Formats: sequence, C-alpha cells, structure tokens
Amino acid sequence: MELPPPLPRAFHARSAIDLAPALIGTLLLHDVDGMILAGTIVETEAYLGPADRASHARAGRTRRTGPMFGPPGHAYVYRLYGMHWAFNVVAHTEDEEAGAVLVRAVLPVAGIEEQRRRRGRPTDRAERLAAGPARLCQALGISGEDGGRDLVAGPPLWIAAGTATGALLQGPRVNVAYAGDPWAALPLRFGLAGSPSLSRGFPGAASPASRRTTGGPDE
DNA sequence: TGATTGATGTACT
DNA sequence: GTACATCAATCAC
Repeated sequence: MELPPPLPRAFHARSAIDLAPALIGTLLLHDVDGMILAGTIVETEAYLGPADRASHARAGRTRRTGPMFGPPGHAYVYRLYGMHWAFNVVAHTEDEEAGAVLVRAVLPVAGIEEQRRRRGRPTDRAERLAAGPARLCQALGISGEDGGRDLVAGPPLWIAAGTATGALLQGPRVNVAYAGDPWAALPLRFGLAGSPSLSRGFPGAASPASRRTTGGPDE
C-alpha cells in the first residue's frame, strides 16, 4: 500500500470552525512499528480559544493546553476522565489565540484486525471500533506520547486527503452542558451523514448541511 | 494542601 | 434508562 502524503500546513491553518467540517472524509493514519492503522474521519467538533467556555483553552495557556496555542497542524492529546485519551488537531487563524478540532470517530480502513486487538473487543464490527473519541485513540494506538506531534510531517502520525463524499450533519457538541449558553448549543459538531461509525446520533440536526466533503467519486 | 471535575465507555437493570 | 471506574488539571481555600 502506497502511503498517502500528509495534507499541508495550509490545510490546517484556519479557524477550527472551518477545519472541523473539512476534516470529515479525510484519512487519519498512524504508523506503529511499520503497521499502518488508519481510518476515515467521520465526526469532529470545533473548540475555539479562551472565549469558548467549552474549550480547554478557556483557562488560558497551561501545560496541558499549550499545543492549542501553538502552530496549526499539530496534535493535541489529553487524558479524559482519568482513563481515556482524546485526539485533536490544532487549528486557528493568525488572529485567533488558540483552537483545536476534536476527532470523535473514524471508520477503520487499514490495520483493522490490529485495531480490534487493541480495543480488546474481538467481536466488534469494524464500523464501531473507533466510534468515539476514546475508542479511536485506543484503536489507532494514539496516546499522550503523540501529544504535540506535527501532523504535517508525515509518519508516524498524519492526516491525508480522503475519498469519502456525502452530506454533512451539523449539531451541538457532545457533553459540554457545563459551558452554558451560548457555547453548549452552538452547532460546532460535524458528521458524515449516514455513516455507521458516528459516536451517536445528531439530535437537532435533522437536515443535512448543504455541503460536500473533500475528495472524489468514492464512498 | 485539599476538593472538584470532566470534550467517555462499559456493564448492568 | 442508571452506576461507576479513575486521575491530571484546575480551582478553592
């Protein structure tokens, strides 16, 4: 398998609001000891700078959130609930202080058996192996060691153009009620309509957004 | 120095 | 539908 080249820095150098939908349909790849674990991104959420009460950047720049304030196209990986990892792509404009896109779900496309093994759920359907932010980190072998990694530099961890197309779903972000109005209700979550790999449904997003994802003629 | 809190997933009723 | 595992970062004194 020919490894697809990473998308350039310019792809990531925009507001998380813009990158989140653009990432739907692209490929997330991880080279682990020569084994490629990869999936098509089907669900993302945008987190903005300090003004966003749902964003980790709300407390300003700290040790944990440092990468969110750094150059776009890098990984921001953090521990969640003391036991899970979550993977973000740093994204913001020159004018924005910070921002990142949480990748919530991928459809596994390479190294599926290894992903199943890493999940420890040998009977799970491939479509559900990485249907959730913590699940995808476990399936693709992403952990704290990957925090700060440059996703534009190619292996071991990078993002490449994908071929998936389809309508986009848009809705409120998941589990951010603590942020209060208006942040908890803003439609900053994006998903590939009809994908079997979404982490959960899209309440309040009945009609697909009129947009296409990147790429060609394939599903 | 101590207390609270999650950008979740799994098991169970 | 509910309970709960588990801990670094952050917040309250």
